[in-house]
Amino acid sequence: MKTSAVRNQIVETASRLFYKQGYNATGINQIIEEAGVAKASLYQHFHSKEDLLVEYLTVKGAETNAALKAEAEKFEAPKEKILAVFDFLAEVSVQPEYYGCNFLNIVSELPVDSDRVRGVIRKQKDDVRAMFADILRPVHKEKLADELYMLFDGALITNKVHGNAWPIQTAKTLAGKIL
Amino acid sequence: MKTSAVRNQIVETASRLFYKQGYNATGINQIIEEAGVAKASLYQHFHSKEDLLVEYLTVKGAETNAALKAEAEKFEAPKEKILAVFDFLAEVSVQPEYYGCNFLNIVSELPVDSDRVRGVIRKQKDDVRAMFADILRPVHKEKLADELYMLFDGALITNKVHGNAWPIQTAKTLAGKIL
Amino acid sequence: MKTSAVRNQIVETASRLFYKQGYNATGINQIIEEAGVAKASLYQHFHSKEDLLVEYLTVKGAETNAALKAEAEKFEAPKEKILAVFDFLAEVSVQPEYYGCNFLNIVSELPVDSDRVRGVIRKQKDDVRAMFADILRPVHKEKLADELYMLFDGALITNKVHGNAWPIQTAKTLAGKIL
Amino acid sequence: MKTSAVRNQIVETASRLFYKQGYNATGINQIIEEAGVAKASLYQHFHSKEDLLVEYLTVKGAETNAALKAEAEKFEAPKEKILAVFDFLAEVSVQPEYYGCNFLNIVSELPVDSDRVRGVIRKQKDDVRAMFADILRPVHKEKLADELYMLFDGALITNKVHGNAWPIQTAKTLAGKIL
DNA sequence: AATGAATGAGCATTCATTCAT
DNA sequence: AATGAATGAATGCTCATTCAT
Repeated sequence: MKTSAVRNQIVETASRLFYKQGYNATGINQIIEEAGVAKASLYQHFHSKEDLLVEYLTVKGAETNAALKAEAEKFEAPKEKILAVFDFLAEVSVQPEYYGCNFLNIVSELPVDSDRVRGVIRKQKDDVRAMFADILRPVHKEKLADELYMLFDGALITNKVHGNAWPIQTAKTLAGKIL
Repeated sequence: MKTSAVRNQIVETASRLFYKQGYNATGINQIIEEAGVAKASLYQHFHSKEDLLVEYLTVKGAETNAALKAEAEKFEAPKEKILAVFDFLAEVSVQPEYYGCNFLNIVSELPVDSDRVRGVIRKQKDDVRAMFADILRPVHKEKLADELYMLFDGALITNKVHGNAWPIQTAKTLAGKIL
Repeated sequence: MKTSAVRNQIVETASRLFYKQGYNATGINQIIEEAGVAKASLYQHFHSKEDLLVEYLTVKGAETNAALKAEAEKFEAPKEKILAVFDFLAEVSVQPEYYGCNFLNIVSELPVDSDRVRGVIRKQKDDVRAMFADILRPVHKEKLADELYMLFDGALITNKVHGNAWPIQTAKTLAGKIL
Repeated sequence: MKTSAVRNQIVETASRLFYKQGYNATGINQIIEEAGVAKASLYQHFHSKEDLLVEYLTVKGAETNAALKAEAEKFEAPKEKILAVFDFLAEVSVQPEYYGCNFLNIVSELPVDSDRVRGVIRKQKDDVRAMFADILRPVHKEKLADELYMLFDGALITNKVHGNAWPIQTAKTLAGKIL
């Protein structure tokens, strides 16, 4: 069995803190305190802090993929599907508990040799890229997927830097141009 | 006089380590050890680790602005100037000691309330944006500056995530399209 | 369970050092070294050095109250009880490991805003004052409690300043006069 | 020449801080910063922090002796002179910048082997004791000097502990009784 | 006489991890 | 499955003092 009340508490708390504060800035002590579990309980479920990070990223990756696809599926035409993704970004980014992209936030904190974690992040981003390609394949424009995905991440990081919504609109505009 | 051998050693070493390992993952102890100076000497020149970070970002910001402008000035036509900037990115990003954008690397490590450091980063990015606008003004296309700057940062972060040169080429292609 | 071998070692060692050397002059490093425990073990039991100080003062306060009362109870007459307290002071103050009053020693080291620690000290002193009043109540002389308590502390501090037993005898004499 | 503008600044600042914050809690850095002098200038005038403490205590000792004598000399009768000293204490102790007795505050911070500094403090206290004896000699009551001095210090330390004026009144009352 | 720069040793506190129960 | 206790190593920062100019 992979789930338990304690394990869930740990993952939820760690996810919240890793997202809000960053990975390195979040200590094991804060996690167990806010989760209300014992330190040894955490290490029973996760061999290391990095394992907990991987769990966080994996779970959020699946959630994010599902959310993006759900938005796209609200429309029929490929172009509209794509633009809906950017609209979704715009919507999410103004929510009070939004602190940027879960995955881009972590990537700069990783040690150079952290292939395992970087792999999880890369996979989520490749899923986005693949989603764009899948959407565009029916109209034989799948070659635009890379450009759109780069606009997607550009919008996210620029929004993070400036704390402002304009980059997402700019990305959407640009996406509209090339489609 | 603002310079001294010790101060220079500190800034150089801290810059190298902050860039390669990240800010939080780099300790004061490592900096002083590799710089070969006493701990109190570091704190004579910088009141806190954050001050050292600000110095690093400020210096790199000026250097980066100068380098980008130097590349652009090799050409006459605005479009060529812009594309030269992306070519420069492509060139730099394959160098062995390249670990991504100095500024985007740091931005995700910052506590939410770190306005001072975030301000330095934002300024450097605004300088890039302004540079694009300055280049395009003669041909009355300065409204494209935001889109180009977003492509610029999108290229940098996507390159970081995937450890691959394709995003920079993709960004350049897209830049060419809209110019 | 509130006790453990490690915790006891920490409290005993810290108490000895705080008493002999003072609070500010005693470092955490010396405490853990002489106690033979790891630094993190200390912080498992006490959130801060100040918490350890509070523990020391609280324990010593209880011990001191008990000792003083035990001395007083050796006699029947209120006057004899009171004088017995001063005799006890005289006895204790010539012991080789006597370095003055645990509580008065600390009070001058406290930052002006240290209400918590100062409260512990004040409480112990109020206990002494109350003890004097309790002793004197049967003979309706409880109004002398304040004067006697002030003599008590005067004896302690003057003994500390001069490293000599005379102040305690002088205080006892004066106490005898007013009773 | 023993005086200079810089030296005066140092002594004044150190005195203020040693008094308000205590000796150990006051760092050299804070002194030179608030005094507006260079660190090496401080060490030119005082070989060590302890030397600065001795200077502070010596100067304050002389000032205190003079002030107490000035109060006593306002009256003719020995008893009135003595009571005037306690009235002076009461007056001083309610001033906003009063933090207790300069000398008793320091005595508990001293390492056990600090004979030099302890000697300065002891001298000042002996001066008070001698003053009481001098006042009482004309009426052949100089044997009360020790008791009065002990009341004097008892009033000061008890006032410090409780942050309240009552101990000084109590001491004065007691002094009146025995005179 | 005065100073800015430099230092080794120490400060209180927190890190991620392990172990015995 | 869950825990409280324990740890070695590292954190960012400050200490009083000295040196070269």
